[in-house]
Amino acid sequence: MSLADDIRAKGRRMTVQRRLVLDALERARHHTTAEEIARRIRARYPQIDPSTVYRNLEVLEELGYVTHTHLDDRVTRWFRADAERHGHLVCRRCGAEQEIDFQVLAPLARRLREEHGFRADLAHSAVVGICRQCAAVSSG
Amino acid sequence: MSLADDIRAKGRRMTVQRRLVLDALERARHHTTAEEIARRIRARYPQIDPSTVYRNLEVLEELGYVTHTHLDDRVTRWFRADAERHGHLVCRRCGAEQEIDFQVLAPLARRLREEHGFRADLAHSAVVGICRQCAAVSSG
DNA sequence: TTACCTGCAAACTGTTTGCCGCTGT
DNA sequence: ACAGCGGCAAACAGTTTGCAGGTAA
Repeated sequence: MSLADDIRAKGRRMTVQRRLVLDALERARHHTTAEEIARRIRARYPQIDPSTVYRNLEVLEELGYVTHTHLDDRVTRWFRADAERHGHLVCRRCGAEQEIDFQVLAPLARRLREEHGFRADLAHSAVVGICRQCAAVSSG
Repeated sequence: MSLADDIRAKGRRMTVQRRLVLDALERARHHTTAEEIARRIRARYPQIDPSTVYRNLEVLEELGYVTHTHLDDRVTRWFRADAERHGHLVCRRCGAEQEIDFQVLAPLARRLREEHGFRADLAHSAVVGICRQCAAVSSG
């Protein structure tokens, strides 16, 4: 069963716009913003409205294909739900993003679950801090 | 040396508005938003403009008295820099916020520092997931 | 045929900025 | 006296919504 069939089975349609949004998420290596997706799509297909991108991200999330999170700014970041789970380190100084193996986060997830009954989704939120380079600069 | 003196020593002034913002942060138990602070101040002193609150939060952060973070939405959260360090669990389903002891997060912070040279600020970002209650509901 | 979906324009929220007169030091 | 500061109004970025016509199934 293709993704398109899957979408149809859920009472939705596979439109050109929806496909383009999915493809854009596919191509984006890391978390992207709706505006970035819209920008890339519109570079080639300028007829497509940004609001369509927002609406598609919303239904794709509802259907379980994508999810979103917030890094250290006010912008919503989107990515495929089936992406390999990994954590994010974001430097609050230089803004650099770095991926880390999910295994590093697993012990915390386990503890939160055992001690607080909380199903943490550590792959979704970024860990904010100061990266090695910036730390080196500020400490001399 | 009082906080006012400290501020003056840094070439800034202690104005009524600045004091009100500091007091509002003092009274707020948890992280608050600039709008919430403005709302509370304006309930009693309606002359004070929201933009003044934003500007004050900015300089107070620059001076090191307050910091901000982002939970699971697009809104900036502010709190006193000297507040006791603690983590936040935010439920993406019901929105409930829960504080956790910083000790729970410490091992991860240590590992990120040792393995990635990254100075994580785990007290700043919230951990997103599903809380015990919501998990109970969805699993039957 | 009929929901679902789209483009367009306009609204909306949280935040920032320019201007200019005021005020703490 | 003179930088820092505040109030006001307007701009701004990111996002959402209402509408009316278009399109997948």
